[in-house]
Amino acid sequence: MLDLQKLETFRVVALTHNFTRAAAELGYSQSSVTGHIQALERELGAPLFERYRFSRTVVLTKVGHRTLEYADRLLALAEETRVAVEREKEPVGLV
Amino acid sequence: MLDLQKLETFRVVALTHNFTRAAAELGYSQSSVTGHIQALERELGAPLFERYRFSRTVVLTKVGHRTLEYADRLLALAEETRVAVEREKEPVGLV
DNA sequence: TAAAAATACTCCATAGGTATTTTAT
DNA sequence: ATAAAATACCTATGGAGTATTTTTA
Repeated sequence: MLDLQKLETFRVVALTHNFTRAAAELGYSQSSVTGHIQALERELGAPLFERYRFSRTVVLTKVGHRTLEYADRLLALAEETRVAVEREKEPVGLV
Repeated sequence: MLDLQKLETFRVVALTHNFTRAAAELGYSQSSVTGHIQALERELGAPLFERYRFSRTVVLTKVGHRTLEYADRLLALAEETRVAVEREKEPVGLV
C-alpha cells in the first residue's frame, strides 16, 4: 500500500532534485530519504529517479513524473481531509 | 500523517459495523483492527465510532462519517495511482 | 451470559539515525 | 577531489499476534 509520508518525501526530492537538501528540508537524515525513495520504488516496481545522469542532480523518470502528479493530488486530498475533520469537530452552532 | 492502510481498515469497519468481522475480512486480528482505529482517532483528535450505543454494532460519529467520505476518495485515488504507474511502465509503442 | 471491543504482553520488522563506502564528475 | 547517493550497522519504536479482561445489551 502506498504511504503518504513517503510520497511527501518523494515530492520534496522531486522539487529539490537532491536527496541531501530534501533531507535537510524535511528534518530527516539523507539515509532515511534514500530509504523512503527505495521503498516507494520497490512498491511501484520502477525507479522514480535517474541518478547522476545530469551533473549532480537527480531527475524524474517517466514513472516518476506520473507519480509526482498523483502524489500532489493525494497529499492535497489528505490535507483537505484534515481541514474537513477539524470543521466537523467544531460545535454545531459555530459552523 | 494519515495512513492509507489504516484508512482502509477504517473503511471496512465502517461498512461492517463490527471490528471482529472487519478483522476477518482484512486478514488481521481483532486487536490489530482496534489498534488501527485507535491510531486514526489519535491522529484526528476525535472518535470515529460510538461503541455499543446501538445493540452490538458500532456506528460512525459525525467525524467518522466525514472521514469515511475522504477515505473513499483517498483510497480510490491511490488505486488510480497504481493504474497510472502501470500504464507508464508499459513500453511506449503499446500504449 | 454472551458477543464484542479494549488491554496486557510478547515478538519481530521496520524506521530512523550515524558512520562509512561507492559513484560519477 | 568533491559532492552526493547507497550501504552497513545499530537502536528503538510500532505493528501484529495471542490471551485475557472489560463492557453492556
